[in-house]
Amino acid sequence: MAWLKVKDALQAPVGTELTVKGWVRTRRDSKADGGMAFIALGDGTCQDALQVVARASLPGYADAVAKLGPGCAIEVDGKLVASAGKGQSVEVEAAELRVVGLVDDPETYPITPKKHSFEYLREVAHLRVRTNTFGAVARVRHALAIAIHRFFDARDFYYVHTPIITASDCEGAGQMFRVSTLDLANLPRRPDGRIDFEQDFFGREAHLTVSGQLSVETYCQALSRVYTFGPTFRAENSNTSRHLSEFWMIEPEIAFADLAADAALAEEFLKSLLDELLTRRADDMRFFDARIEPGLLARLKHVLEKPFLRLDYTEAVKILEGSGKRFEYPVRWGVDLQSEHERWLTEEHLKQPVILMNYPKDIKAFYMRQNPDGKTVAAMDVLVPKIGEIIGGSQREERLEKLDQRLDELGLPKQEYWWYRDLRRYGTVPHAGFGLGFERLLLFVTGMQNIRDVIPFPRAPRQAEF
RNA sequence: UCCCGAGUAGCUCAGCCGGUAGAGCAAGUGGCUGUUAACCACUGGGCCGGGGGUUCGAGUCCCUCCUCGGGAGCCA
Repeated sequence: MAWLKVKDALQAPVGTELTVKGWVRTRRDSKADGGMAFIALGDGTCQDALQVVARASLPGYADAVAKLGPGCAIEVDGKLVASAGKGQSVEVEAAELRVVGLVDDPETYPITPKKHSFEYLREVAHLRVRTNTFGAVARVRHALAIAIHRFFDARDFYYVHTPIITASDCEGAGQMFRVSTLDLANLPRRPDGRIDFEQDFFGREAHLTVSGQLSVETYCQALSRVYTFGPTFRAENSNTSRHLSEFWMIEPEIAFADLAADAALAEEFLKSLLDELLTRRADDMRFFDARIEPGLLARLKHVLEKPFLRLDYTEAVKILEGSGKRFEYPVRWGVDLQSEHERWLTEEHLKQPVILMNYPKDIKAFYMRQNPDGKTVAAMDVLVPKIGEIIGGSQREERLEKLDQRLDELGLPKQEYWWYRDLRRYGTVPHAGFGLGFERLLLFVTGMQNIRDVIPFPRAPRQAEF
């Protein structure tokens, strides 16, 4: 008898003899026809459960089936039949049911058929994937990750594994986690009293990466189109529904490209992912639309169909200043836009995704390419309704003298950037790229509210239990 | 880190002007039923976040710490 996954069993023709294996979601009993149990069985392969009908005449019914409750693992041999009840078209008429793993103490099993708050489920992160919502998140997360690789592969991008541990302290994107094997209780000191990192594992200070961008630029300058997709670490003490200490980031980098090409890539990228997701995980996306964010599918289709607007930062500031809207933080040229500004632009004013471009150089990173006006750099942010900024990118400064000028202005040590600067000395080309936080993308496509609920085991300040 | 808010049964919460705890759901048992979020009955289940204080007496008032949530900043 063939073992079918639940997703395949639900599609199989009536009459198919099959075996199914999975976990009980619920069990309901009926005394009709001598007694039977209806078991909703799930194996994680799709959103829907498969109904198993176990009749009282089954061998061992009283001491096996009658004890089944949420979470129990079973195997069932039987036949797929048209359902005699409402609510499902097919069901499995069990010929044999084997209990694989019981729930020892149903009273304390944390996952019950009632609704649980996401806050509570975070405390049982090892079990929460058994719920509808977290099963759907897991499948969508996977589908999106695969879609990302598929998108880049189809366009001749190479997937580059940039290092997790970095000994350069020059990535400059926030607080870093230290990597060290030194004995904290007995730190080696130099004569001046400072810690002697020469005795540390790498012979110098080392940290977890905050971005793969600088590394991936090196590969871009030989392979033309590359991307990273890996874990990223920030030791910021930020406690919000949009931040994690450990998250996954996608960073493509393209050679012989300017900011316009970068923006075009970002738009094509987002739309391609949405399109694939809505097709391949239609079941889970319907679930999110029905149970998590009503209107989600309409929102995503809108993003999919509308061309993204392009707007200069300078223009955006003029619109904001003339909006008559009272913002908590006033807007003027030269300041970074707050999330309230971004949200107003994309949600209320334009009501569609927009790519803001050419920001003041003083509020952007040193590596961004300086524009001829001397005031702005070729940076871009993609803003979408509900989320605000989802992608940030730029054309990189490929001219050594311009890069050095910025390093000097910002007081950054040129020698620390020696290999990054080398790229500008040996066959430099215009290039650009962007960064996308994977979990932010998941918030955007699922309608989930808290970023800790779209990663299996969230890491945040004081949170690393699982 | 800052500003709010919250910690009471497995979960979600109520608990007034201080007088040593209650509901719904879940769970267990029984009943009813081709059942499918809330059918009926019964049963078990509580260091009221930790510590300190005021009081004859604290879930309730005060102080403090911890944890969680929302918002802000930082950002992805």
